[in-house]
Amino acid sequence: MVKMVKRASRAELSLGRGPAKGRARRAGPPPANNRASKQTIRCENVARILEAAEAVFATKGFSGATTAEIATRAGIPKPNLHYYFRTKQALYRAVLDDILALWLDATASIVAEAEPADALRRYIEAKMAYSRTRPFASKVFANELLHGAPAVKGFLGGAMKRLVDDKAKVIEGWITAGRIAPIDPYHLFFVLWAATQTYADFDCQIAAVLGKKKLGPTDFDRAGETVATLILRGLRLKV
Amino acid sequence: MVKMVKRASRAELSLGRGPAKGRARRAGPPPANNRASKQTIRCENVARILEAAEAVFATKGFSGATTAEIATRAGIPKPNLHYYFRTKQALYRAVLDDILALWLDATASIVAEAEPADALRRYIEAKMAYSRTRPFASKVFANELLHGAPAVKGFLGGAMKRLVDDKAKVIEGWITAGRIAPIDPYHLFFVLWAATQTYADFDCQIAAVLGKKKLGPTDFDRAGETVATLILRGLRLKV
DNA sequence: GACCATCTTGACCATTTGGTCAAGATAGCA
DNA sequence: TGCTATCTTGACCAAATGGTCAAGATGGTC
Repeated sequence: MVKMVKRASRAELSLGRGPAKGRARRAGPPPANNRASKQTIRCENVARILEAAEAVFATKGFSGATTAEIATRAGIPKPNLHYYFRTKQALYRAVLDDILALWLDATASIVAEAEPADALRRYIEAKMAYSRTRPFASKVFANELLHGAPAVKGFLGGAMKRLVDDKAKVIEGWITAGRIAPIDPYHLFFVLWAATQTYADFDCQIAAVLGKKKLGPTDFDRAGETVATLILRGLRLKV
Repeated sequence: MVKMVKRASRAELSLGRGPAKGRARRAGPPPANNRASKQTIRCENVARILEAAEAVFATKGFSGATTAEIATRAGIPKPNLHYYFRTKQALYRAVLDDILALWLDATASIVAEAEPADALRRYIEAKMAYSRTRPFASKVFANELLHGAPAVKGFLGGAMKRLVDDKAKVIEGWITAGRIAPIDPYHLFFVLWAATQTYADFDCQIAAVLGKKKLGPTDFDRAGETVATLILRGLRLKV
């Protein structure tokens, strides 16, 4: 329920010119040898392309990214990239699909039974870890939103809205039970997202203001600590 | 000291092919008639182009924006745009210069003598107002940061860093004086920026999650109230 | 080994787009 | 009324880029 699109089906959607039609890629025993089987080739190439694409889309934006650069970064010729992903748009969608799944996962800790302080702290940690370890993913998503979310509007108003509605109810429950101070649950989430993702999306600004070349693990630790402190105190919880 | 570049000098930097060299545009008496003088023409056209460019850069990004679209939106032919701004890059820089000035202004309320709660609340209001009234500006800036700030890296590590160093000292003073609870002043600012700008930069996400078509004034009010509440409580201040 | 589906790649093309040019229009001034 | 500097614009160009093609290579299977 959390994973939007499974890897296999995502790849399926973006298949190239002559991919296995029908019920190819059966679940049967994998080829005995561990050398490049057809299946492995496709998997590896798709993965390599997606990784390269995420990086290039993150740093250049959709329009600024060129399929040539993505192909080079993936270590393959451009026509080969277009074999796996017919169009730049399709490749972009595939990259986004990966990211959306990630995005939803982080809320796992927000459940009614949890201790609010623990749950929120864990959520902040998770989002902050995501900013540290997957900055490109965060940037691609940010870029998409910045330009009006043409490709993920449906997701935002659908799966994401439902998830947040859900989690907002949990927060409201905590408020009603007097476990945290009153706050608008939706805007609480918006602030949490903003405060954590800013360290991925706008890292260069933060680094520059801190007088560093790049953000290091200690910066992220300190950031997470600060955000958690502000939020927990902001909800009148023991820090 | 707050305004980075004054309008006049900014225009100067981006002059087109054959603009008044030397000490043109003297401060002397303006042309008697209030009809289109040469000076007025330039001013109006530059302003119209900058406005159009801000909107297009905001919605399309730098690479996605075309000078043709900007020109159309400004109501002039493309070569005319290139007469005032030699290159797309120069136009982009001019748009950014405008934005950077705006950016710095908002911190005015953060001064040692102020009441922390008032000062912070006012700062949040100011940033939130900026998100509501100048969403395009915020988005252009966000986009620039997202892509590594190629055009404003100098500003970030220079004027902005100095300003924040300054304001961080004010915050530290408040902490030392026991007027607010301890917090990392830099990260406090990062959270404040993120929490307020998110309403401009990622408005479509917030609107979608709230189940609205667009964010209205009441949404911004509620957002500002929530952010202020969280932050003030987070610093153990009376809300 | 032969046949097929999948994968690879150099060469190529149509479109988009930033930017130019040169001729003409317009304001300001003596 | 000329004369100059500034402004305007249709036509045009070179480069970049998304995407295609067709021929060849490679793994899988009988």
